[in-house]
Amino acid sequence: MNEQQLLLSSQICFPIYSVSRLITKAYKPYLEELGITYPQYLVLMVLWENDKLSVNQITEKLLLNTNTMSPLLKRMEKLKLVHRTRSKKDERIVVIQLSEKGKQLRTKALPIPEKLFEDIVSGKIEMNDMLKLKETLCELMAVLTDKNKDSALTES
Amino acid sequence: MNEQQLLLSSQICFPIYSVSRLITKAYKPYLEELGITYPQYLVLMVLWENDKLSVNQITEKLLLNTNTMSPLLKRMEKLKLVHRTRSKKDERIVVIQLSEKGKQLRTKALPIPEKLFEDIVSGKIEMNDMLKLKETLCELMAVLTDKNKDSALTES
DNA sequence: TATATTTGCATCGTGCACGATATAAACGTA
DNA sequence: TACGTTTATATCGTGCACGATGCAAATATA
Repeated sequence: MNEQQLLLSSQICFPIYSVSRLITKAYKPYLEELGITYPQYLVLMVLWENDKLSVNQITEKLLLNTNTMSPLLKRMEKLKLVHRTRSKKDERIVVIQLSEKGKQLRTKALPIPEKLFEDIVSGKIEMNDMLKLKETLCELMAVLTDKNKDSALTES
Repeated sequence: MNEQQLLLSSQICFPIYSVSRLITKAYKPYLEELGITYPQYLVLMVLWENDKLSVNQITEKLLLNTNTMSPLLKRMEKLKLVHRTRSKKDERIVVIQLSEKGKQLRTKALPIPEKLFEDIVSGKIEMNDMLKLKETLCELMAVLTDKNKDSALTES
């Protein structure tokens, strides 16, 4: 067993963990202007793309569980960003719908991706490297979500 | 302003956020055997590399703040992983030192990086892509930490 | 030496994440 | 139709993260 592998500097996982937190922090000033957090921004992006989704449909798109999503959506309801209503066809399903305020936030959010891209890349990092980064991360995402399904199957 | 940029699929930030969480989840079964969490594992890795560090020195290596680190270290003390003692030279400084249990966990942790690498990559992802991923992430980490310093300076 | 400032750490409050568990509606089956 | 199972969501407990704030020790400055 290679002893060097236990060095912090050898591990891929620490940079991912750190960069994830640093990027959330980079978003913060822009999202604070809208009065929302990063996970709330993710939910809004999903709804801006496709309104009236069930809790489950949102969790699937964001790879989160209901025990994270339920309280998150309740906070968003309290902030008047979304409406939560039980489906009449199936009383188990809670339908999440954008409020007027939630819809209008979209316009304010439009410039954020570009601003953030400028903040992060800012000439020091090649565009190609960022595209390659995203590509590999998405491959990893696919592998890791499949892994989760596998272990869920073998456990049952 | 490009409307497409607000699509979840267009953003680099969501894959980083998701992969970070998925990787922490991939670590979980191995770390549970040691009775520790991922952030606790990071602290241990720092200490295995260099024991007897101040709280501040650990936070700098992990890019975390004391308000995250203090409770984390207290939990690790409760788990008998580390000792926390005030420095006699400078009473403000709390020195963190591995306990015997903390030192011995290192042996058990040695195979983890390799196992995780097998779990994650598992033939589907090129080794070169992983190296490139890490390289770009470390560049991003450097840019984003510099950004943090900049904003700290301009605020004061 | 007295006072102001800085430094190192801790505490508080809030919002995620997530495993474990609960609950009610819908469904399947004898 | 009764009853076991599945499905969709929610609740609980614990552990991060992190901004804001507090506090005591060390240091700088008048």
